[in-house]
Amino acid sequence: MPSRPLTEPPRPGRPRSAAADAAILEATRASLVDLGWSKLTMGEVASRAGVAKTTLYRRWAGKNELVVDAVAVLFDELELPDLGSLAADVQAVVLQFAALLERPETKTALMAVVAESTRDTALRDRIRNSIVARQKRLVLQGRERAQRRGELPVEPDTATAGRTADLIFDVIAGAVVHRALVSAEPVDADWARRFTLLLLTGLRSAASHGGG
Amino acid sequence: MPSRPLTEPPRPGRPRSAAADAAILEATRASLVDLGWSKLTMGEVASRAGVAKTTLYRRWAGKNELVVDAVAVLFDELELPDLGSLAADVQAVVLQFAALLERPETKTALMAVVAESTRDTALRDRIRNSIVARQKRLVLQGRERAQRRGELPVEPDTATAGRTADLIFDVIAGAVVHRALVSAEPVDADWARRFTLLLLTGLRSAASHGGG
Amino acid sequence: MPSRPLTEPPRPGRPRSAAADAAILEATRASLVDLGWSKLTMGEVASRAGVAKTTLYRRWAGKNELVVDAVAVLFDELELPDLGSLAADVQAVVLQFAALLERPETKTALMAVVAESTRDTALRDRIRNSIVARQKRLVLQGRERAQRRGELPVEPDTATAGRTADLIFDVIAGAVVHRALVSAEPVDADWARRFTLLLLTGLRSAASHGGG
Amino acid sequence: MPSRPLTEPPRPGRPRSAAADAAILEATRASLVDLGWSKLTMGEVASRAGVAKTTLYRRWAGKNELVVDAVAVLFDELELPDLGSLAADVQAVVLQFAALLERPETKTALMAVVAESTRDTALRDRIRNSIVARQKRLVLQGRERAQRRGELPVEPDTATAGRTADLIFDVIAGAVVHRALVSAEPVDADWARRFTLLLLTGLRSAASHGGG
DNA sequence: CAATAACCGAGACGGTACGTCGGGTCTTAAA
DNA sequence: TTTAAGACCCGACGTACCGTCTCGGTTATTG
Repeated sequence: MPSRPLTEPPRPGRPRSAAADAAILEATRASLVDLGWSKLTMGEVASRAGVAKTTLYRRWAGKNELVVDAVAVLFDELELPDLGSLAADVQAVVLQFAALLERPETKTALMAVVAESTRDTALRDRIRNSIVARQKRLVLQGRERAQRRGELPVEPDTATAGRTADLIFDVIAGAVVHRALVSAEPVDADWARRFTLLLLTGLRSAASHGGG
Repeated sequence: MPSRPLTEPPRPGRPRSAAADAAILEATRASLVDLGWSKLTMGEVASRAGVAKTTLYRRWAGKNELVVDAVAVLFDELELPDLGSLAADVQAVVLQFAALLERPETKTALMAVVAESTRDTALRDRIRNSIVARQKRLVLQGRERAQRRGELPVEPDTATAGRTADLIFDVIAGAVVHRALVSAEPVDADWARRFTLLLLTGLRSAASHGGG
Repeated sequence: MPSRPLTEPPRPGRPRSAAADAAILEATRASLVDLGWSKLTMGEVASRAGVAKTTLYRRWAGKNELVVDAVAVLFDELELPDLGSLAADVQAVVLQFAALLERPETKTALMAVVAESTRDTALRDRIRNSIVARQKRLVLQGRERAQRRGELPVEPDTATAGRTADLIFDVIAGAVVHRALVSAEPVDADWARRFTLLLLTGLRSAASHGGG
Repeated sequence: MPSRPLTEPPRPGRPRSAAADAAILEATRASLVDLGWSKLTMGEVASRAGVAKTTLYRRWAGKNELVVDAVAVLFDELELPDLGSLAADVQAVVLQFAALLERPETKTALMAVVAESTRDTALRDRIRNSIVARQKRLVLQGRERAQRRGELPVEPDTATAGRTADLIFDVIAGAVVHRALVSAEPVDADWARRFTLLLLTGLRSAASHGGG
C-alpha cells in the first residue's frame, strides 16, 4: 500500500480516493486470475477498476509494485491453528500455504515478482516487508508455541535461534513452493505428512546434537 | 534446443546454420546478464548474435522457450562429487547449486520462466525436461551412491522410493532457491552444513520409523 | 477580456481578484514568447501567474480565448502618425504593424488563433472584436485624414466606401502578414515604400476610374 | 512527400509500401475535413488509412509535416488560365485560389501550419517548397505572359524584377488569404474584380514611375 | 548444371502496451 | 463565492517490442 506518515497532517488539495485504492487492488487480482501476470496490463487494470491510468501511476511505480500489494493481503489469511501438536500445526499450515499457492492470482504472480526482484532492490524490500514477513511470522509463532508445549527446547542464544528460524522458514516455504510451482505436483495431505515428519525429526535430532 | 526428429531425414533446401544456434544462445545469456529477464528483447538478442529476427523465430516460438534453452545447459555443470560421505556430497551439491543460482543469467531467468510456466503447459514440460530433470538426476545419483555405501537403506517399494526422492528433491531445490532468491541471503558453507544436517538426520530417522 | 455585464450588480461572495487577471495575461504572453503557441499549456500559464488552474477556467473557456485576449492589447500600440502625407502615414503604419508581427508572442499566436477560428464562430467573433477591429480602425482613420487633406476624394456612397475600406484593409494587413509570416522575409523600409507606392497609385487611379 | 534520392539504389529489406503513403495522405485530408486541424490525431489518421501508427512516424516526423504534404498536392490544381488579358487572368486565379481556401481541409490547415512554422525552420522550408512555390509559380507565369502580350514592360534588372514579383505575390496571396480567413468574408467575383483593378492599375502606374 | 527449396540479412508492417502530458472538472480547506 | 492545491477521468502522445511479411540474395540437395 502506498505508505504515508501515520499521523497525516491533512495535505492541501483534494485527497486521494480510498475507494480507488481498493478498486484497483481488487481489479489487479481479478486481472491476474483472468489474464495471468504477463498479459496483465496497467491499462486493463485501470479500466476494470473504473479509474484512469494516471491514478494508478500516482500510487504505484509500476506493475511490479502494484501486484505485490495486490497479492500481499492474501497472505494475511494464513493462520497457525492450534491442533495440539507441532506436527499437526505444521502440517496444517503447509496445506494452507499450498492452497494459497494454488489460487490463480498467487500462482502466476508470486514467482514473477520474485524474478523481477532479483534486479530491483526496492522491489525486493517491498516483497520482504509485504509478503515474506507475513509468512515468517508463522514460523516464529509456531516455534514459540512448541517451546511452550515443551516440544522444542528453548534456544538461549538468540543469534543461533534466529538463524535456525530462517533455515526452517526457507525449508518449509521453499519446499512447498517448489513442489507446487516447479514440480507442479499436488501438495496433498500425504505429501504434507511426509514432509512434516522429515522436517520435525530432523529438527529434533539436529537440535539434540547441537546444530548451531 | 530446437527440437527436431532425432534421426533427421535430410530436408531439402539450405540447412540451418549451426553457428547461428550457438551464437543466439550465447547472446541470450549475455543479454540476461546485462539486461535481466524483463528487459531482454528478441531484437536485442538477434542483433547481439549478428542474426536476423526471423532466424530466431524459425527456431524458437518466443522468449520463454529461448531462455529456457539458453539457461538449461548451465545446469549440466552440476555434478555430484564423491567426497566419501553423503553429508559431504549433499553439502557440496548445495553449494554448487547456490553458486549457479548466484550467476546473474540464472538468477533473473529461472523464476521468470517458472512464473510463465504456470499458465503454459508446453513451457512447463520444456522446463521439466530441460532444467528440472538435470537437477533431479543428482538426487537419484546421490541416493544410489549412499545406498551402495550403506548410508541409506535400500527401499524395496519403488513407488515409495520415487515419492521420497521427489520429496527430497523439492526440499533441497526449494530450500536453496528460496534462500537465494526470496530471502536473498547468502547460501554459504555454514548454511549448507546446517541444512544438510537437518535434512539427513530427518531422512535417516524418518526412514527408520517408516515414513512412507 | 473576460466578458461580464457592463454594469455589474455586485455579486455575493468573494469578488474575483483583478490582479489575477493581469498576472494571467502577462504570464500568457511570457509563455508564448518562451514556448510558442503549441507548447503553451494552461497549467504552465497558471503556475507562472501564481494562480490555480481553476482560476483560469473561471475566466476563460480555454487556450484560444485566453491567448486572443492576451495578444489583443498589443494591437493598441498601433497608431496612425501624422507625417503630412498619406504615403508617409501608410508606410509608417506598415512598419509598425510589421514590427508588431515580429514580436514572438504575436508571431506565434496570431495565425494559430485564426486557424482555430475557422471552425469556431465564437472565436472568430472574439478575434474580430478584439484584434481585427483594432487594426481596421487605422484604415478608417487614415482615409478620413487623407480626405481632409484632399489626398483622397470623399466617397458619397457609404456602402461603396465601406467595401473599399474593407478591400484596402485586407490588402494591407494581408500583404504584411504574408510577407512576414508566410514568405518569412523582412518587412523593411524599402519593401514598405514599394508596397505603399503600389497601393496608393492603384487606389488613386482606380478611384478616378470608378472602381465601385 | 518523404524525399529520397531520385535514382534509388534498392535498399535492403522490405521496401516501403507506396499504397500506404497514398492511403495516409488521403486519410489525412479526410480527417481535416471531418475534424479540423486541432482535433486531428495521428492515431485517427492511421486507423482511417488502415495503417499502424509506426508507419506514419516512419515517414513523417509529426502532424505538421504530414499535413503540409497532404495539403500541398491540392495546390497543384491551381492553374493560370489564358483569358486574353492580364486582368482576366489574375481575376480568375484569385477566384481559383479563394475556392481552394474555402475547401475545409485547406481552410483549417493552412494557417495552422504557418503558425507552427514560425518556430520551426525545417517546417518553414517544407511549406516554402511544397506550398508557397506552387503558388508563386503562377505569378511568374502570369508576368511572363503579360510581358509577351505587351501588357507589362520587360524589367531588365533581374534583381528588381524578382523583388517586384515577390511583392506582387505577397499582395495577391496575402489579400486573398486575409479576406477569406481573417475577415472571413466571401471572395466573390466583385471583390476579385475590384482587387484586380487596384492591383493592376497600381502596378502599371508604379512601373512607369520607376518603382524599383 | 539447372531447378528447387529452404535458408539468410534487413527492415517495413499491423498491433498492443507503455509511461507521460495536457485538458478540463471536482473536491478539499482556507479566506 | 473565490482561492490554491492537487486528485480525478479522459484522450493523445511518441516509443518500444511483438511476431509476421516481403524483399534480394545465398547455399544446399535433387533432377
